[in-house]
Amino acid sequence: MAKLDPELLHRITHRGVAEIIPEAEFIARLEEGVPLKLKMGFDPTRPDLHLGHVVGLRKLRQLQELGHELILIVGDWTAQIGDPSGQSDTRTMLGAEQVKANAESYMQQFFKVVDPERTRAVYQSEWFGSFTLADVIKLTSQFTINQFLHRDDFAKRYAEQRPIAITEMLYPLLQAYDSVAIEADVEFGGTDQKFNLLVGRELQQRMGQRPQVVFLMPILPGTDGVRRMGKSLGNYIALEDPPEDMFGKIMSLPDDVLPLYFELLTDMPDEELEAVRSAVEAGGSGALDLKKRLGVEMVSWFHSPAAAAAAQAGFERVVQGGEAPADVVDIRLDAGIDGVLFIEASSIVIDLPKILATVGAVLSRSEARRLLASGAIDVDSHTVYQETVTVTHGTIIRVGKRKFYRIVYVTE
RNA sequence: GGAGGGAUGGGAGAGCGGCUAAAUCCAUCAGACUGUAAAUCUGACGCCCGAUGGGCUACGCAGGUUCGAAUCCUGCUCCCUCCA
Repeated sequence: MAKLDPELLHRITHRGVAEIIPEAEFIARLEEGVPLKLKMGFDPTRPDLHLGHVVGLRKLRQLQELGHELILIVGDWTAQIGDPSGQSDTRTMLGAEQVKANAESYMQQFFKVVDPERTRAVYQSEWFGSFTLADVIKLTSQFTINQFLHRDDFAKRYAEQRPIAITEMLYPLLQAYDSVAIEADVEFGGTDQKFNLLVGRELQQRMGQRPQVVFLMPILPGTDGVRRMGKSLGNYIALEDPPEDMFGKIMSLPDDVLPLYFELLTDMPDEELEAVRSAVEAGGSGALDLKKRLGVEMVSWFHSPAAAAAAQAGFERVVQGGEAPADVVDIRLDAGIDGVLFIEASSIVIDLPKILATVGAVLSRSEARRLLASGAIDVDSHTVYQETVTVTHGTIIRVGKRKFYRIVYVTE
């Protein structure tokens, strides 16, 4: 039925898209006018959605707005295997309750992007719960080891004589079966998921279903600007990061990754995207402003415009201006505290490393000494190098760039 | 069933009797610079101490040899590869 507006169609199939297999089939299905089942899976391990996930979720949202339905697969079985992404450690089995709690937490985060009205979550255990060995054998017999060894990751490890667990081979199979179970029309994933999604397509065909379209999205690089964003790599910006952190992490992105972030995470028009590219290439302060803009947009989205404004103001004040933030941590001192050497009138003489360590500003006294030696500690805006310093009520102590403390003299 | 390889600091990965708190790389932290918490350069990077020095822990676990072990021996535990 209805032909889609060509401009909209182009945006759906090109903006933030790596590959659609096969694209023509996808377009044809869109134009059938029947709500499609859009499949997206996730493992309910630690619930921490980050901007990398958002890339796919935005695409799903776009399609939901055309009336299609998102089906989230809660991978309570595959989570126990661990996707073979390099050196997957054996995962521990998650309890049913833990899975449920995680899934719900995920869901909450999903709904910051995706439309809850057109979303359904299903658990793998709905079908794998009653799977028998016979079913497993039947499933595994659909494919050969040789086919699976073509998967990049497996091929590489095989060539290097590194281990490949049999359960890892199972992962794509289970994921593929999910598609069969829900009769998925389109499955979404990052480009690294290509193999898995294709197995799903293949399996559906073998089981007499109409094979799903495979929709692949580019991988968003993490804060290091190089490797994919992921929690295990510690280079991620979580949706639940507090506003200042989220803003700060965006400000710390390498410049050259900015255009991609705008492309994948915002609706910025293509022409403007070009402008971003050239601004970044040109150098100068353009990138700084663009990052702030991106930061504001993201924080507004996942928190609130007010939080975004505050985060930006805070950044400008603390990082750019080098001033103390609005709310500094108090260090409460009295004569009885270890590290307070003596008090005379309003002057308090303290052993700085000791105080900083007990307050948790540094991990150890040794660390405090190192910082002292490198000129990283300021007392009331004056860099200090000695361990014994005199402070009074209200003295501001700055450790490194971002940690600020205020002395509070407690009199009894 | 057989043969062999390996377990080192947050990660990767050297060292193979003293010069090793342990090369190098990455990550991290700090300093300088700047347009930012970018980039670049520099430095630090076990803990403790009345400290240009001293002490205590540390190289899978438990013992042993030695003046001295991450390095040698024995026994455990775990991991991996190949052949069958």
